[in-house]
Amino acid sequence: MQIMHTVQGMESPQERRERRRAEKRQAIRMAAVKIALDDGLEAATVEAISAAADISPRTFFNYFASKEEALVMEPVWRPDELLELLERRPGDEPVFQSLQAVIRTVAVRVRQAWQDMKPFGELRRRHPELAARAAAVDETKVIETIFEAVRARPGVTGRMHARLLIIGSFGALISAVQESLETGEALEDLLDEAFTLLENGL
Amino acid sequence: MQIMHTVQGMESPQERRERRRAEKRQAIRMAAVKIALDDGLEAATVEAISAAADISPRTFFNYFASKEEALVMEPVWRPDELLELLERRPGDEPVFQSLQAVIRTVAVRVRQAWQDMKPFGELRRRHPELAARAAAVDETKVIETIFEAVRARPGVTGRMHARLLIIGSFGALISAVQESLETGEALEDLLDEAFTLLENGL
DNA sequence: TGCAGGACTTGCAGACTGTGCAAATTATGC
DNA sequence: GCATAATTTGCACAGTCTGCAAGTCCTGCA
Repeated sequence: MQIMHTVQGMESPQERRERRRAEKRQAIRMAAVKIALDDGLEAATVEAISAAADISPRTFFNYFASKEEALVMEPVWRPDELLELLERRPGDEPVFQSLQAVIRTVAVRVRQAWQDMKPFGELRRRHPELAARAAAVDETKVIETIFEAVRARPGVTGRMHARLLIIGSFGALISAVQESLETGEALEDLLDEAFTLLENGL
Repeated sequence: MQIMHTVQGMESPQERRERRRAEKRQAIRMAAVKIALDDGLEAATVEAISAAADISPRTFFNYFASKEEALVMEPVWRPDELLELLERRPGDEPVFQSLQAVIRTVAVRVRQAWQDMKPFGELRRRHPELAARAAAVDETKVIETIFEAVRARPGVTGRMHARLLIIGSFGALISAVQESLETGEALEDLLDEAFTLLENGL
């Protein structure tokens, strides 16, 4: 598997097992994506992936609930994490700033995962249906999760305002990521630019 | 199948067959959703659906590419339709107005399909994973499709501006639909409200 | 060293989705 | 009615995914 781990101090048996599991998961992913990119999505059957990852087909499903899950990147954020990030902001901070701060945190993670994303990005480009199939995070789910927290912040004038703020914030992220991919400009700068546009009106 | 058709004049054999096909498709959908709502998603196998719709399992797949497709509503718009709607607007009209007009057209369709949506909405509520699985329209796909057309319109200051406008417009639609569902207010009024918020800044 | 217990892996059987192909059935135009 | 085209269907088969039970590996501890 060849994974370098920078052990820094103790590690409980529990942590150890979790780390091993995560590593193996990633190794299986890599095998899956490699096959799909080299020989086509058709060739990436569970049987082939398992063989490449040196596990039995049955074991594959101990690591992934579906084949597609192995062919897309691990999401860099989950709805409940966003809620947590948001709640950590000072309570009297205006919504707009809070959201901008939260999204910026996510953006940093995206940037850090940038390199790992490359093969997955290419695969996604060749097979857009994968994205839909394995849609990591449901937009509606996000809104639902952080809606109340957003609504409670200073500066929110109504329920629709809250929803638009959420969608707009993610729109800013998506736009900035896309633009950064195409032009190479710094992600964080583009993100600020996007938020400025949102704040001042489209 | 019991479908009332208001024949108004001639109908080419081609049209006739298409209509029949659409009707049958809808009938199969209804059977599928009824089973899923009555007996649970588990019970809605292709075999059961086919039996209820009085067709063979093989025929089911002549109408739907996947089982999930039968369990979600027919999308009320497609990306290329949006492009068409957009291109039909006067060329010197400011982006914002153009987009607002396009989205309003879509909103009208949504409102018209409102009644049919009810069972599907309930099913989606009970099984959110369906939405992700059968994600009718990929967000990225929409942006990609109408991006250039938006960018070419008067009032667009840059590529990110264009993307934000697109995402924001759909955000307005989503927010308005959601709000209308919850409060019962008129969809079109809410939509205008949302666009005003976008235009003046969040 | 060796063993008891837990965690992980695997094989197997089986339900289900989805597809190609060719035969059977049905509809349509003349 | 009949020739033809469209639709439906059966059949075989590849592939995904699950439950279950047996096998294997690892760990700590006597």
